[in-house]
Parts: sequence; structure tokens; C-alpha cells
Amino acid sequence: MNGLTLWNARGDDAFGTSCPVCGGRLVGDAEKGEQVCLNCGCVTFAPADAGPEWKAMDLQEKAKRVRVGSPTTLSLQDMGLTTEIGRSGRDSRGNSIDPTMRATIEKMRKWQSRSRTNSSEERGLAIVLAKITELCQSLSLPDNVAETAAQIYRISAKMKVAKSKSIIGMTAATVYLACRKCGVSRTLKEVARAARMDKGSVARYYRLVLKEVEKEYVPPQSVDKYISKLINMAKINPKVELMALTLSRQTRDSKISSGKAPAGLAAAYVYLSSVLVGEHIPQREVAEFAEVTEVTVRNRCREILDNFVIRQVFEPSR
DNA sequence: ATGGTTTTTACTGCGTC
DNA sequence: GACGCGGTAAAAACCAT
Repeated sequence: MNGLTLWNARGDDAFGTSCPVCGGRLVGDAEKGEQVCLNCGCVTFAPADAGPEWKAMDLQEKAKRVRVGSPTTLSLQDMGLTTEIGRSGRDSRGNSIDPTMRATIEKMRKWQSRSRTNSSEERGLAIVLAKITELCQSLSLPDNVAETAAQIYRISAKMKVAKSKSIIGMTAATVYLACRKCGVSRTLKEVARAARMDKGSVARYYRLVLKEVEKEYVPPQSVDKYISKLINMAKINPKVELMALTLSRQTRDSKISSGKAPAGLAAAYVYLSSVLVGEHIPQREVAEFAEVTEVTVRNRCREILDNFVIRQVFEPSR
């Protein structure tokens, strides 16, 4: 997907289940939570502010995102054999479904009711997996993250870790862990907000799952990922991204990054780059998008500038 | 629980447009 | 005067032990 990073100039309803340009099918990009159209190749991404106002659209989204004939998936209680099948008789592109397919769907529906969850355990599993899918959607996460989250939850359920734990808590924790494992940059804060939980509780559940299920160390998100994400969310000129990534690479492995919140560091790189490139985004805005304070941005900037000399190579402008 | 580190909060001062 | 920027002290949050 490298080099394909377009940004949504209109900033409106580009994120959906079908391509805003040609109506083609969108597939997720594991890197950034973007979606790419299989038909025309254009890239869309989630609206910058995942504020509460698009809760309303989540339900519609959910209804629209019916998966017909998709491959088996771990994020459904029965691996996807019992898809919730809409009654509209239309597929995800809005085309009507041909009779053969319709028959297949009917068969699936029949089998679905037969194999329906009978034990309470399985019912519980189904509920949580649905929650996971829902949370992933409201965070605009690619499918593979949902799958990973589902897998993590299955394991923790099997290990009885999830026993008598809050459903949203476990959901948020597994989704957050899945993000980290898949290298998708979503902060704990973002996950907590989407799950309507406070950060502290999600962190507690996260630790629990990490300790009991994952056991291995899951490295934090690289600064680069945050930079790309910031650029995408704030619809900043890609030139700035290039600059920020370059700076980030040059200064990697330096002491300045150890123990610091990657989001703050990324914000500092983006800010500095915006100045260097001549696009100049106020600290205030960068900080806001990175969900850190201006103070943090400033502190990171100072450390970067204290430790490195930035020599700008001016191109002859004619 | 604790102590060290980082981030946030709240406030102030400076220069510029 | 409003705005962007830089700084500071103290509180709060975080994290490893």
C-alpha cells in the first residue's frame, strides 16, 4: 500500500462499505485501518474524530456489513457459518442475489438454526464475539484485528480467564491487545472511548489478559505508525509525512524515545516536519490529533532539537 | 504500597499579526 | 487584543519493583 496514501480531501462520508468513487468493494489495510477499493484502488480512511456522533451510523454500518459467503471467521461464535443474513435479497454491493445463491443461503440459514448455540457457554461466547466485532467496527479496524481479538478471547475463555469478568472489559482488552499484535496503532484511550469505558479499567483487563493469555511481551507501537496515522487523520500534506518519517528514522535508537509515549513523539516529529516543509501546523492542532498536550509536544520537540542538529537542504527554487 | 518517571493542568510572559 | 509559542510548578498518572 506504500505510495498509495491519498487523503480524503472532502473529509466526509468516504468511509463505508462501498467505494465512494466507483461503488466497488472495499478491503481493509492492516497497516493503518484504511480501506482500499478493489475496483479503482482509491484509499479511504476513517473520519478523523471518532466522536460520539457516529455511533448512530455504527448500527447502520453493522446492518450493512452483512457477510454473505465469506470465509470462515474466528470472530463469530461458530466460525462464520451462521452469518446474519439480511432479508433484502441483495448482496453487499446492492445487487440482487441470484437464485442459486439464494438457495445456498436458505440452506445455511436452516443449518444455522439447527446448530444454534445450546449451551450457555457458547451463548456467552457468541455475545462477546459480537461485541468484539462491533467494537472493531466502531474503531474502523481491519478484519484481521477482529480475527485476532476473537482468537485471543477464545483462548482466554478456554483458559477460564474470562470467567466472571465484565464482557465489555474483556472485549476492550482483547481488541486492544489485538491492535498491538497486528501493529495497528490504536491507543488505549481510543479503545476505551469506543467501549465507553475508562482507561484504567481497560488497562486492568488488558494486563490480566496479557499476563494470563499472551504471556509474551508485545512491543508498543512504533512511532512511525503513529506518524502515518496522524498524517492521515489530520489530512496533512504527505510531504510532511515523508519528512517526519525521515526524522524519526534518523533519530531512532536514540535515548530520547525510551520511555516516552509514542504518540507524543510522533506529534513532535509531525510538528517539526510541518515547519520544515513550510506547511506549519500549529502545535495545538497536532497535539489535539495525537491526543496529547501541547506541553508534551513541546517537551519532545525540545529533546529532539537538543540532541540533533537538523540541517535542511534547500532546493534551488526557481 | 512505593518511588521514580512522564504527562497533564494551569498559569504566565513574550513577540507578532 | 488574539494567537502561537515557550516555559514552569505542582498534581496526576503511569510503571516497575
